[in-house]
Formats: sequence, C-alpha cells, structure tokens
Amino acid sequence: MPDAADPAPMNAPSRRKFRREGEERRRQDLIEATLDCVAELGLQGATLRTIALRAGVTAGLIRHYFPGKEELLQEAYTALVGRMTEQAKAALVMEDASPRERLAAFITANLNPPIIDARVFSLWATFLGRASADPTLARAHREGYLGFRNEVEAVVAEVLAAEQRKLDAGQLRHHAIAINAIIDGLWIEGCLAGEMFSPGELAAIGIKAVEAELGLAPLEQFQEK
Amino acid sequence: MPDAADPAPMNAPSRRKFRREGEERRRQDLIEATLDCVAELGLQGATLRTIALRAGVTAGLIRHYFPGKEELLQEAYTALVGRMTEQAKAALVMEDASPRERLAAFITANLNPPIIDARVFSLWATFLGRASADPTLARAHREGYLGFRNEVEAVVAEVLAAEQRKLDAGQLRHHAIAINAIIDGLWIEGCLAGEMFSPGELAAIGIKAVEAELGLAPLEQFQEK
DNA sequence: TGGCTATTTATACACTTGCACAACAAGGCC
DNA sequence: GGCCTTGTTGTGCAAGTGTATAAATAGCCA
Repeated sequence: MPDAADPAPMNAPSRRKFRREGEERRRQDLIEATLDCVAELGLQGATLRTIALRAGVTAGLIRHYFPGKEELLQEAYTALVGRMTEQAKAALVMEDASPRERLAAFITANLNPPIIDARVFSLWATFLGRASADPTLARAHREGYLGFRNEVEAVVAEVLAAEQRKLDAGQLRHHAIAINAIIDGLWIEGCLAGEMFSPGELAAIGIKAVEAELGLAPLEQFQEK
Repeated sequence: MPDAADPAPMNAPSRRKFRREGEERRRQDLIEATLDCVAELGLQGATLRTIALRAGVTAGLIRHYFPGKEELLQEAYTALVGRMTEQAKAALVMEDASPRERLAAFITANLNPPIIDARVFSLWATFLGRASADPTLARAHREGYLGFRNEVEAVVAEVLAAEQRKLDAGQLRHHAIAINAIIDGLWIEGCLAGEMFSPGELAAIGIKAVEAELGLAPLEQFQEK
C-alpha cells in the first residue's frame, strides 16, 4: 500500500529518461556489466537488478535481449573465454621472429598484465567452479582450453623443428600439456598474489621452466647475469 | 492461510523426531553438508535450507552453531584448505626413502585420485573466485598455498643436497615456484578433464617436467621404455 | 510534422532467502 | 521417575529474487 505521506507527489509521473541504443551495443554493455558484477560480487551478487544498474538501464530490459538470466551468464562466460584465448594467442602473431623468440614472447605475454589480472582470475574461477555441474560452461571452457593447448603444441613443434629435433606425436602432446600446466600454474600464482613477485619474475621463471622441459639451452637474452 | 482441506489433521502436532548430537559432530556434519552443497550447487545454491536438509536437520539449527551463513562458509573453506594441504603433505612422510623417491611420490600423489577430484576442484574454484573480494577467504588460501610451497621447497632442497648441488635462496625459491606451478597446472587439467588422460599419465608428465626443471637425470624406474 | 513501432521503463507477483523467536522434547542429573 | 537444561524444531517476517506484462516514449520514416 502506498505511503499516504509521499514526500514528492508534486507532478506525479516523472518517468526516467532514456536513450535507444543499437542492439549490439546494448548486448555488449549488458554482458560487460554482468562480468563486472560476477567479478566483484560473485554469482550470487550478480542479480538482474545489480547488472542493470551497472549497465545504466532498468532490470526489465534484460529480458528484452536475453531469454533469462542463465542465458545472459552463459553468453558472458563465452565472451570471457573468447577474449582470454584471443588475447593469449595474439602474442603469437609476430612476423619475422624465430620460433624460440615467439615462444618466449608468448610466455612473457601470458605472465604479465593484462593477462595476469585479478578480475579475470576471479571470473575464471567463479565460472569454472560451476563447470562440473553445467555442461554449457564445461564445453565453453574445454574449447578455449584445447584451442590454447593446440597453439602451444604448434609453437613447440616449430621450436623443435628449428633445432632439428624429431618427436613423435605422443611426446609432443606431453610437452604441450606440461608447458600448458606451467603457464596456467604461474598465471594463477600471479593473479592471486601478484605483489609477491617482482615485475617480469614470473615470466623469467616460466621461460626457464619451459626451456628445461624442452631441453633447450637458454637464449642469451634471457640468461642470468 | 492454512488449507481448510488439510489432508492429515488427525492429531494435530506430529513434530519431527530428532536426536541430540555432540557439538563437534554437528558442526562437522554441517560443514560437510555445506561443502557438498557448494560443490554441487554453487554458492548461490548453498542455502541454509538446502544445507540443513543435507545435514539431516532443519534450517534453524544452523544458527545455533554458527553466527550466520557467512561464518559457516568461511569455516567450511578453512576446513577444505586444511584437508587439501594435509592430504598433499601426507605423501611426503615416507620414512627411509631417498629425497628423489619422496619427491616423485609427492608428485604422483598430487596427480592422482583422491587429490585429483572434480568435487574438490569445484570447491577450490568456487571459493577462490571470491577470494579477491573476501579477505578472510584470501588469507585462508594464502596460508594453505604457502604451506604447500614451503613443503615443495624443502624437498627440493633435500634432493639437490643429495646431488651435491648448492643453490642460493633465490634459485631455490624459483624452483619451488615453478614446481608448484607444474603441479597446480596439471592438477587442474586432471580435475577438469580427467578422462582425457590415461591413469598415471599426468603423474608421469609431472615427474618428467619437475626433473627437467631441476636438471636431474631420470630415475630408472620412471624412464621411458 | 505526425504517427508507428520497438525499445525501455515501471509495476506486480509468486517465490526464495537469511534471520529471529517461541514452542518443544531429548536425555542427563538428582 | 521427575525435572531442567539446551539442542532442535517450526513458524513468521522483511528483504530480495527472477519473471511477466502493461504503460510510456524515443526516434525513424513518410
């Protein structure tokens, strides 16, 4: 029942002003707002009203663009995974660089900001925690992960080929799995406790570990002084 | 308003029977039920009523043992971290075994069930996703992590000492960080996609990677045939 | 300029949530 | 055995949830 002593009944309506945005833009904004909320407040805190507030719209609008909350979250996670793998792989597109240099650059990129990032880690962990119960999330992750590992495997193959070394597919796969684990593990440590490491320290550790894994002599530019 | 056509109004009360349990036992049960719910339903699905149902009590009882939901979740996470590190370190208490053997056994234990486990991973990820926003969770994690890494560092020191190799503290720390990352990364891969690896495969990959990191010649029993 | 339509707001609703509290009974103590 | 403590249940409540839907208005096209 409405309060009889309404403090501002001057001229009743006063509806909120708004602008119409393009569909793509709105969907993008809503997904971004969703990721913000999940990162800061967790899945429980990411309510439709909070997300809408963050996106600068009202809650009802969300249902105009997404069938329901679940679909919004799934699309947000898909967008996140896509951005993460894209960002990671971007470090590999170096023209005229030796395989060794590309591998080192790849590791360095993945173990420094902006890929080392507490917000992204929070999102990654939050969504992944639900993966075992939500096949859609599990698939989105699996695809991103395998894409990443295949990139690793391709660079490793190039590096070893440049060194005239021949490995069978199984050994190559094992190297890729191990290197992927090294990068993942260091990425987590960096995201969770970045202040425990000096700048570039994680990348240096990662490069040395990967070189050891592949049995490579250290490149001069990365050797200890 | 109560249904006028109540189907079972025979003799009104019919209160639920219950047993009094010891305080420690009840708290333990409630924490276990909480972990179950979080693992299967996520933090959002872990409601007081669901948790109570799982524990075989009614929701009101929880407030008898915990000030509120948040404290229950924190205690549950603390218990989880404690159990994880305890389990991991248990693999190190091998009397009369060489450092190399103990290191290998440590890696093997951490990369096989029951430490490789989808439920534990789900819990780990779910809680860690909130760590950046919840200092209590962050501290619980940090303590567990550093404890684990110190164990790694101690074994590594023993292994290298047995090989007559001397490293300064910085190099030792770097090795421990890298080895920790290898184990963490492979653990995640195993938990998320255990069926992609044959039994023992992850442990084999991990041991070889760690041996490479430390510059050790493979032990005979782990060499490829 | 004046409609038309689709985007956007606002309200309503059924349901769930965490928490408070009164009633109850299980089991030890005398 | 009867009582008394307190572990346990059941109910109630205000706040918040996702969803449905009606009402409004922004901006395009004629």
